[in-house]
Amino acid sequence: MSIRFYNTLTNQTEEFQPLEPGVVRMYSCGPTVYDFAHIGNFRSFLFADLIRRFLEVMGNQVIHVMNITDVGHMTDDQLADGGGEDKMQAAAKRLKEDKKSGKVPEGAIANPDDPYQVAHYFTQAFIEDARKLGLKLAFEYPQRMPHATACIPEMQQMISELIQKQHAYVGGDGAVYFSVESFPEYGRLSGNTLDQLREGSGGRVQEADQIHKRHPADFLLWKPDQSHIMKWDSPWGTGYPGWHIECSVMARKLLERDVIDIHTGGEDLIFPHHECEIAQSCGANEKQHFARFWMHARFLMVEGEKMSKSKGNFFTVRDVLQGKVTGRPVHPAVLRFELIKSHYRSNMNFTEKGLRDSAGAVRKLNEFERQLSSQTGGQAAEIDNSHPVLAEFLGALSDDLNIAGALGVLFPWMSQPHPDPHTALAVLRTINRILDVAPMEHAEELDEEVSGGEALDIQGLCRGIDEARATKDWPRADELRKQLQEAGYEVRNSPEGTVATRQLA
RNA sequence: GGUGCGGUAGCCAAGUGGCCUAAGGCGAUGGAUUGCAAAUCCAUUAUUUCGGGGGUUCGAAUCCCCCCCGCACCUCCA
Repeated sequence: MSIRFYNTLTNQTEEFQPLEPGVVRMYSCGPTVYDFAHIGNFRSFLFADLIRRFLEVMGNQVIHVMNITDVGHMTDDQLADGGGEDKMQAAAKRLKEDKKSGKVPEGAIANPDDPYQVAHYFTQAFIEDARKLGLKLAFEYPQRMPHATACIPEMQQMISELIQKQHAYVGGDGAVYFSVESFPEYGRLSGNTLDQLREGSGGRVQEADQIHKRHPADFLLWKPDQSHIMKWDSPWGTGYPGWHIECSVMARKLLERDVIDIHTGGEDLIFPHHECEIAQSCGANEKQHFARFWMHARFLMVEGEKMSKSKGNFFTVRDVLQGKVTGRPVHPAVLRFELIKSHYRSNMNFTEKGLRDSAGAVRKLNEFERQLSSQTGGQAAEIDNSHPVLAEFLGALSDDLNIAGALGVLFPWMSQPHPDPHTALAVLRTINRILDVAPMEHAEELDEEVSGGEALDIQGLCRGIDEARATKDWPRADELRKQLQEAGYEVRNSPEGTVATRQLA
């Protein structure tokens, strides 16, 4: 079964094969840690997770690396003068306000003016969110998730290489710039070739910011700046690294190769970020390619609109899990499913209805798993990927991660009779290694968290319903059921009596 | 203006030349079940139709041309 992925570099779907058979080296652009991650961020991260899990089930070892951007970049970093406000400082300001208003728990962060503490605070929050949502990589933190600030020497090393190889120069302002004219391939990924960039620049590029650069598209590698909140010594003065260099460096350092198999990110990173990464890596490593496959997730919309703080449709992961969308807590598996269930190359529309639909799907999958587990005592048969259901499921995913096609195999199969539950369980478990919702790999500790501190006596109420029904006291039974439902439980009858389970969303 | 992706039922969405009188999910409707519900199961739910118009072909949602519409990037953004 051949795997085909859409490659942004060539604008077509191509057969995927890792350079080293059986080992996939993959890099994903990770979060900036100036704030909590939002669901759009996670759509992109979970897309990478889906690729990884799929490739693993297909028999590959996947070495997956994702950076944590904790360098305090400027809001207008692209400008030659590095103008704007430092993002880490902006975060500090917010944190101080949140601390006053009690939004930040006591002791979570001692000194918001220390950018490293700000970064640490939001890094911890990110890892926590990521683990809840089943991002496999988050369980490999920190080995596979390097901090940019821990790789400054390697960045300086690569900048030196680029200067040496005539791909970079020190501008009139003392900053180091990459010379895009030294790299004829610049523009290949995004289609934004140099002449087109010039045409499209309109009035946006300000002359004053350009005088130190040889070409308007030349981008910053190192900015000497004594006043910057995070700064390091370098041969080009004390300052901070440019926005793009960290990814080139960390990919090379942690994947231990000049050429990697897959690089992922959100579609907005195609230009300029990934274009610049390619220029840096290929320039420094003197190789034809940086990543052989570039894969990009399209943006997530919320109720049909682009998510933005000003529109009030901006949701962090914790907002959603805590019930800001649905009015009640949402199980992480539901959010995970919602964010992976649509194709990565189409705009996904995040809606309240979609979230509820996902809750139904996740509940169905989990009940199916429980039923098979109890029938088999948890003993799954030995099977391989040639099982017809798996073959069809994986076949769909092999076609550029056609998740909808794959789910179109899974759901009808679930409702068929399963004369051999041991085999069925094995199939489901294999599928779940990719989906990770039925149950989530790390669900037990999460469930405990959810059910902790419960005020209602769930068991007691269920028994009460059974007793009332036994004496045909219908008003009483209905009243108790209503209590449970209002507390966020689904109530249903079973041969063993009334059962209440927490609503998933 | 440049570059790229997309437009399939009430909604989400698969299908890229004949097995399509178009998968799957949600919803809806009818039925079984239930004290009533929920869950579950069964049935029905695009029948000159796949954004619009031309064309190629024995045959097109699928290929070609033109047009319309949406989204994204070209400036910080996953």
